[in-house]
Formats: sequence, C-alpha cells, structure tokens
Amino acid sequence: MAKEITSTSEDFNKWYTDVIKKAELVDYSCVRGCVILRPYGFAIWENITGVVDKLLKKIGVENVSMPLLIPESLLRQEKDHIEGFNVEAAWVTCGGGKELSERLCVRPTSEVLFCSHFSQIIESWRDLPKLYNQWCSVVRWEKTSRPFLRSVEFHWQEGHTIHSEHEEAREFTITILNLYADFFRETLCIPFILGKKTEKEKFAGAKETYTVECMMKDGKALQSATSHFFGSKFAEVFEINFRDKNNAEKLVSQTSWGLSTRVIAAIIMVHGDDDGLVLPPKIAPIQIVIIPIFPKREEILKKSNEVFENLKNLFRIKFDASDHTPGWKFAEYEVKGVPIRIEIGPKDVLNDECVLVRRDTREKKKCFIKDLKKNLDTMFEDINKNLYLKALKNMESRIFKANSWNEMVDLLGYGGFIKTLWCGAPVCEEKVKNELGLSSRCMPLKNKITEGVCPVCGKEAITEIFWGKSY
RNA sequence: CGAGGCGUAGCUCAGUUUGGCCAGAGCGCUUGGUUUGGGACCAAGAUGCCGCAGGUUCGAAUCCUGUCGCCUCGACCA
Repeated sequence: MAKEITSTSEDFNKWYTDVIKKAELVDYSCVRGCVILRPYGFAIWENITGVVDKLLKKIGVENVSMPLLIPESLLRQEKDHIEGFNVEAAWVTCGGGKELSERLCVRPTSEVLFCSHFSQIIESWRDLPKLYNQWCSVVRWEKTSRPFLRSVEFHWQEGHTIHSEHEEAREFTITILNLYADFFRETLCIPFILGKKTEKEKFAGAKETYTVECMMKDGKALQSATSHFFGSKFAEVFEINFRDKNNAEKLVSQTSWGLSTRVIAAIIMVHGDDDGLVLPPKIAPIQIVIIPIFPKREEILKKSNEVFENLKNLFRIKFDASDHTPGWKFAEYEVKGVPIRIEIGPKDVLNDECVLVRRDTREKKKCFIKDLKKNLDTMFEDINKNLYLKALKNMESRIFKANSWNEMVDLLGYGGFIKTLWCGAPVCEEKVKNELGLSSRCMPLKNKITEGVCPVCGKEAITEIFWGKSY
C-alpha cells in the first residue's frame, strides 16, 4: 500500500493531516505556519470562490482591493478592535533599507482600511448603501497552526458594507448569514447551526456576531463563516457620516462578514472517510475520472476517449490513461475524493457499457454509454442529497440536551454539542468553559425557548445555547 | 505562550541507551520487460553535510550547549 492513511477511529487529527498531504492539497512551506496550496487544493478554493462570488454579485456586492498594509495609527483608532488583534499582528518595520517612522501592520483583517476609505467617499444618503467585498489573504500570527484550520496566512473573502439605517445593516448581516447557509447546504452539502455568538465569543469590535456553526465527524465544532453587525461603532471613530434626506448629519451603520479557506477543513472533516477525501460534486476539481482497464488495448482506449470527448464540456472530467494499474488509480482518486469514476474495460466495450462508481457510497452501477449523461446527472443529485443527509444525521445524533449541571457533566464524554438553556450571564459561560472545557458555540436563531432555568446558576433562562469543543 | 513528543534518502522509519565496519530498510523514483475489473511482478539503477550552529573527543547520527522547525494536548483565535 503506497499511501497509508491513519483511520479516523484511530487518530482523527492524524487522519486529517494525512488526508490533506496524501490528497496533495497542501505542502508545508519554509515559513512557520504558512502553507502552500497545491494545484488540487487551490482548485477546490477556486471553485468555492467562484460560487460564492457569483452569489454575492447577485445581491449587488462589488469587489474591491484594499492595501496589504495598515499604518499602526489607523489600526489603533478603534480600541476593541486593536485589542482583539494586537497579539497576533505582524509588523513591517523596515522599508527601502530604512527603519519606518511608523510601523505597518500586515492586515489581519481590513475593517479599518474600509472605514477610512468609506469616510472619504461618503457624503450623501444617495451614496448608500455601499456593498463591498474583497478576496485576499490576511496574516494572523497564530501560535500553533494547522493547514486550513488555522494558519498564519490564510485566504478569504471579507465583505464590508455601510448603510444609512441600523435596521437595514442588521438585515444585511442576516441576509449574508443566510447566503452562507444556502451555500453550505446546497454547494458544500454541510449542515450547520445558525446562531448568534455570545459577548465573549463575538468579533473584536462588533456589536453582534452571527455564525454558521458546523460539526465535524468527531463531534467538534468549527465556526465556518461569520457575519457581523457593527452599528455605528466604527463609524463614530472613523467619522463615516453623511447627509440624510432631511439634510441632517448621520453616522452610517456597518457590517462585515467572511468566509475563509477554513471551509475546506470543514469539507474534509464533515465528508471525508478512512480512504480519504469525499468532495461535494459542485466544488470537486475533478467531478468524474475515466479509468480504462486495459489502457493499451486500442478498442478500450478509443472508447474511453470517445466518452471523454462527449462529456468534457459538461463536467470537470479527467481521463487517466497513465500506465498505473487500475487498482492504483481507483485508490488514488478515492483519496482525492473524486465523486464519480467511470470504468471502461473489455466486457464493457463489447456491450457499449461502462461501470459507474460513486465515491460516497461505493455503489457500482452498469450504464449504457448512450445513457451516461442522464445517469450522471441523477447520480450527482443523489450524491449531493446523500452527503448532506449523512452529515445531518451525524450532527443530529451528536446534539445532546441537558437540563442540569450534572447532565452536562454526564454528557461530556460523548463528543458533540450540548444544548441547554442559559441565563445570559458571562460568569456561567466562564464556568462552563473552565470546569467542563466547553466553549459556547452559539445561541440558535431558531430559538425555541419557552421557559426554564440556566443549568449553571439556576436563574431564569433567556435563551437556548449550544456548547462544544471547537477547532 | 505552558506541558509532552519528534527531526536520519522524496515518504515511513531502524540505528542514539553503551561514541569506533554505522550510512541502513521498506515504499516511492528512473530504465527495460511481463502485467492490468481494488494500491501488480521481475531485473538493473540513482538518491544523504543524520534539521542547523557551536562544543567535548584520536574519533560524533550517537554525548553536551544553543537554535530552528514539525506534531499532540492546553491557552488564544476564522
């Protein structure tokens, strides 16, 4: 066996790093915490950005590009914001062989750059809203890093919008959250809990932070996309004001939201199995691979090529005529998570057939070549459905309700989310964190609270909340 | 940043305790041939400043000091 992958049951963390290496998604670079996205890994990201970019443009978001560097004085203007990012900031202190008079921060996020720009270009209510986004990479000096999950440099999109009214901004925060949610469900086949972060867990400088909270196969949580409502918190500091319809001066209301290469970690850990990646068809760099069983036999090569030519404009498809054995290729494309493979061998050529094999279920199916297109379409649909439902089942089976502190303690060993009521007090959240090792994941948007008490302090509860271990 | 583990061939590792026939194995890679419906086989090859820098010693992969990097678990974060 050439490519050994640690099994998920033996060591989930090792399995994860094995998979990303064996599937050739990343390689480690010579800079600590910075990884190289290899062609196959970057292709996944390109497919993700392609879909998300389209969704954003559909609702009127425009792409821009902000500088990589932020002057220290600018970054320091909003107090909560710099506090949140201070420890993980990377600084440029030298340029052109000279010490700089002011340090420049390599952007950890671009709120302040957008703010300072907005303050320049906004004058009238007619200029609003501005719905901006940029695709870029940012740097956060993380102490420990793991590819896709947490790295010093990572790629993402960061959206920044300003609106004339708080209500409109808040609504937009939720619009984006729902856009992310649709993307996770429809494109990535990943289930999630939509919710609001607690004060403790929210973004540095935000008034409210909303999250797409996903559960990995091992029961741990991954905050996979976020959307923040700022109100006028930044607008005040950066003086982003405008004249409203009554000629009164007014501050804008603001949002920001982001989705990073971390979603690739989610894809790996939600769908993957002991044989490697299982990629959702819509973002798989190779959706179909054709494997000829005897690539040197002319009739097989010819038939395979014919199939390839017929499908190549409909799907992202690869024809592998290399001289590896079929068994080697089967395993190789399974590691890489290719959703469907087409086998064409001597028996098939005789009947003008081929064999379709699904990555997610391993199901094999004979198919007449003339019916391929139709069969592939339905198979892709099935795969999409199956991936989502399987992941949903796993998540739901790992959400445990607890009514008391003792029940919470009893549920600790199972791995997953614990759902309780909560009084809203930070001390209770702190206690759960310190004594149970669980952080609050989110307060669900679909809050079904009627009445009850907080299991930590016994006082009246104001919300439902999910607890869990997170990546 | 705290606790632990690890750096030897492209990869996985043996060798380190007890310094000296100790530069090794398997996989991969190259070439040729036979194979091919679940990671094929045979033959012939190529590949190393033993992470890096100092030190101890007649002699260091092996002992000492420093340093860099990686992994796991905490803390912190998307």
